[in-house]
Amino acid sequence: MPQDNKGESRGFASSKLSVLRKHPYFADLQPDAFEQLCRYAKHTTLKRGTPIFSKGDPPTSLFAVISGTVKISISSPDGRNAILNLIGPGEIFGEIALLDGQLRSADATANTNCELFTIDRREFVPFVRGQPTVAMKFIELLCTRLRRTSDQVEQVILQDLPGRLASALLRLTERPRPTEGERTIAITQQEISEMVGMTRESINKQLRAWATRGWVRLEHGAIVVLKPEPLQTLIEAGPDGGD
Amino acid sequence: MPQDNKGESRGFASSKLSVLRKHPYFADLQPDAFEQLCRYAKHTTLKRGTPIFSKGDPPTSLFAVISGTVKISISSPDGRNAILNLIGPGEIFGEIALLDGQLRSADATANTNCELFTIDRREFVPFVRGQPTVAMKFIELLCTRLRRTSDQVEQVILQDLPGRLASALLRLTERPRPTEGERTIAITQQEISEMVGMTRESINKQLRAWATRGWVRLEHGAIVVLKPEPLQTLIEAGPDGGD
DNA sequence: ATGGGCCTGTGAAACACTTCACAGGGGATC
DNA sequence: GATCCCCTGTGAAGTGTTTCACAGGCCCAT
Repeated sequence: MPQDNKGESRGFASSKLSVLRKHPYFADLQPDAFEQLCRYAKHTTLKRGTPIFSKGDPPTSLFAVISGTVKISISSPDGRNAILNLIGPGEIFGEIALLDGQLRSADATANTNCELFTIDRREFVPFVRGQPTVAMKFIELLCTRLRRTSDQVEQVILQDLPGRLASALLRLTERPRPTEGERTIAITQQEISEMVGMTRESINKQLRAWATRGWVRLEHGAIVVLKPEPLQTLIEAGPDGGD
Repeated sequence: MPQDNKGESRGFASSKLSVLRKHPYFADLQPDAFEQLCRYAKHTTLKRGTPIFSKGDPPTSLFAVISGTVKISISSPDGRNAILNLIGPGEIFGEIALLDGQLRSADATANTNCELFTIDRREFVPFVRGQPTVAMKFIELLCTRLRRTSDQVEQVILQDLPGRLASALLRLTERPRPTEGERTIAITQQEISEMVGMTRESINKQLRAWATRGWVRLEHGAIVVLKPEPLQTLIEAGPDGGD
């Protein structure tokens, strides 16, 4: 796991930390607990494509994303692979293996150039054990994750391609973005296909069909959701809800 | 939510509680914490098919299964439904909505006649907050759940029907059973189909194919896994691993 | 600036799974 | 112990999605 620490961990970091402070996970965390967490944090920058950890690794750190996105994925022996989650600014990842002491259950890769904070296991685990309020915060975090993941199972089982694709698009527009009202998702069709578990070609044809209706606009490496409402109703209607 | 309390909550319950005590979740819990948990528990019996809670309900209790199984499922507007989990003796369920204070995100139903312990929200939440060791225990539980659910997403995305079915069967044989070495799963083909997200007919044909090879034996309302190994290798080979 | 690699776009053929339709059987309930 | 409902079993037709094959375009890196 590459550690690109530039020795600039202290002091200047406070500006970067505001990204975290704004996020729901940390917003109502007690100030002193947050301070202590920050003191443990090491700053790291990674180039696009850099592996962060792999399935089967013993966990060493907890990560928080400052800028860029991180891809959580797994790959099957026959070359196919599935994207389980995309982690954006203000979010944390890699906490499960730390909290339960098991091995990493998926791969993490820098999906774009990105800045991370890392917190070492030897400092993180005692910190959680010692601060009940922080432990409760992580329980909340895990519950949120569990609900999201269960939703994913639900959708993959119950919905057909249009439904799954619509769900994925709406889920991706929900994450906090720089400019308000913008519904541009920076993602390739290949990546979306690996998130919903269908082929790139099928995804492309469905997106194109929606583009002609003006529901979405397709750009190079990005998708702009113009009309979320019809997509939402399509999900609620379930399979056979009229293409 | 039916409360079938027979007023036999105290005293006699200790025999029933041993079912819980044996389970990994509680085995290494501190004796006094376990004692206190037991004092909160109310005994309940439910008939097969009885709804326990529904999606959207405000949570009132945590549940632990003494005997029988409970089905966690969700249903789509068009009548299809998906089984997310089957909870057996010694396991607990319904903790997420309690821990994060959100509404129930799925339905729970008594899948067979069953005995439950229920713990009221007003006693449970302060209990977790007050006992850091219990909070850590729940963090572990949530991590386990999260890994299992992520596995499910992975399998639904990466595997085809035979792979998914094999995964489901092996997962079901792993749960603790009364007699050691027994690999009989008490489940209907309809239920399995709702767990893996394929039709009953397709499931039946695949099971039948495996039955002729001697990998499984089909009974009325049950499946006996005779040879887990070929099923396991089938999963590892991925789609096109030779039917 | 100019390759070269990733990303998008598209059609035809193949196929896995669904849908539909129906028949027999087991076990619970009255 | 008769009845009814659910569970199992199975074939034929239909279809959504994959697979394969290829073309063009954008962007990054050298």
